[in-house]
Amino acid sequence: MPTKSVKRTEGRARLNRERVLRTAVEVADEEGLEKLSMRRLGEGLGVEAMSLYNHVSNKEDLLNGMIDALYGEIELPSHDDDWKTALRKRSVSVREVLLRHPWANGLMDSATSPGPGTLRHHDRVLGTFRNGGFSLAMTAHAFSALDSYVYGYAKQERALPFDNKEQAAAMATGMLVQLPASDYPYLHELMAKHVLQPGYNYADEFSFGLDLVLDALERARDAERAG
Amino acid sequence: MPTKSVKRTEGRARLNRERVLRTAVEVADEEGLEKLSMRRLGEGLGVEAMSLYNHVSNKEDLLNGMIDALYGEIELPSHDDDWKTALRKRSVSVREVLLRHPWANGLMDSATSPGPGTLRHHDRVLGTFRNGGFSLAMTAHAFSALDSYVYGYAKQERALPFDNKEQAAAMATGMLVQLPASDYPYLHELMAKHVLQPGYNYADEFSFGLDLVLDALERARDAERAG
DNA sequence: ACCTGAACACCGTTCAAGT
DNA sequence: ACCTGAACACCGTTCAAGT
Repeated sequence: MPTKSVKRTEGRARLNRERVLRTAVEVADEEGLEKLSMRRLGEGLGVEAMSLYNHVSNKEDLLNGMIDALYGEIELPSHDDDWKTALRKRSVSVREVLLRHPWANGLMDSATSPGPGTLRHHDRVLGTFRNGGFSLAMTAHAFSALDSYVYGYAKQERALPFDNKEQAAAMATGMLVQLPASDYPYLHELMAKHVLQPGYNYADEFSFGLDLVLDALERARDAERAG
Repeated sequence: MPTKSVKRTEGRARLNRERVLRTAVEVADEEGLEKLSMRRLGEGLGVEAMSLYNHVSNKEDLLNGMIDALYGEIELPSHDDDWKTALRKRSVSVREVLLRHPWANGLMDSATSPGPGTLRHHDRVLGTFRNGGFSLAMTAHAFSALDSYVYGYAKQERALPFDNKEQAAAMATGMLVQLPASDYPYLHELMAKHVLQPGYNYADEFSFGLDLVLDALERARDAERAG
């Protein structure tokens, strides 16, 4: 009896949307978003650029699909944790995903229509607030405030011109020369007396702000209930 | 006695870096960043694209310069206000500037070296915290948390696929069909019972989160002092 | 149904040549 | 010193043609 043939040209899997998106993410991770052209992506898949148009309608569709695929990597808020713990974990996960795929954050600005992965993620976050005792109006406030902070932090972190502590120290020392105390006294002070001191790590600022926002949201929820 | 001639070809001012940057910002505002090519910019200045390379070293330098120019539009924190008022006003100003130049926020991610306008702005913000009684460590925390929120909010706001309330309502009604309550119950609820209700405006969420962060920073400052 | 080669209308940037 | 024309090595996308 006939079965579906698994034989493909040169053993290469047949092209499909998922494989196109996955390879696109890999190329962007390894070579940067600016190197991700339809021709380069085709090359990575052993195919001509024009074949891609059978699986994505254009480059914008490709980029939207890549973003939606990333939402699948983010840890959804767990039903087993209380709202604050659940959202803390998922916020840490958002940051990790954006560190792993540094090209993604800037792309979200222009991403037009959210895909199913994106919608599912947002739905679960909203549900976590609702089940944590937040009113509908307070949930809207809280969702906006929390995600503004989380994505904004990832953006600031990415804008830093170094990837690790050693580079940061070298960079900061170099910058200090460019930052005369006469022109920029407070930047100079912060660099010399804090950022360049042993033990400082910008990455640690994430937790401070995250707890600041989560604790403040809890207070806002309680104030509304009391009021 | 000879004076400098003011006569220019066709009365056009002589090209210089400032004029190049200003025109580039205008083109990006009016036609979008993706339309801002060296050829298009040259056209806007009545000059061939290649002439621009006498005033910017390449496109990256152009984009960095545009970002730095925008910092000049942001209202610096005033010395006459208390720290919270001063930073509230400047945060509102940041958001207004990013609404006026929607292409800028995404660009800041990749902006490599900060220009003098950027440094001056950051120095004044840091100084406002310091003079408001924040320790050096708490100033680093506060600076990171506040700007993460402000830039993150602008980013979320920009990601919304509509520009005003009417469009938002039309869009949301259309989306509601795409958001079956069975798949996305909380998104559905938020849309139907809150976002689509008369009087709701996403723009209002900015103030809530901004005050949330500023008030929380004040508490953190006071807790550190007391501790 | 899926893939391709050639073509179109663009890019950023270089370089030698003009003034 | 500043501006330009031609050229190079790229883009995203279309379309008719192949299988």
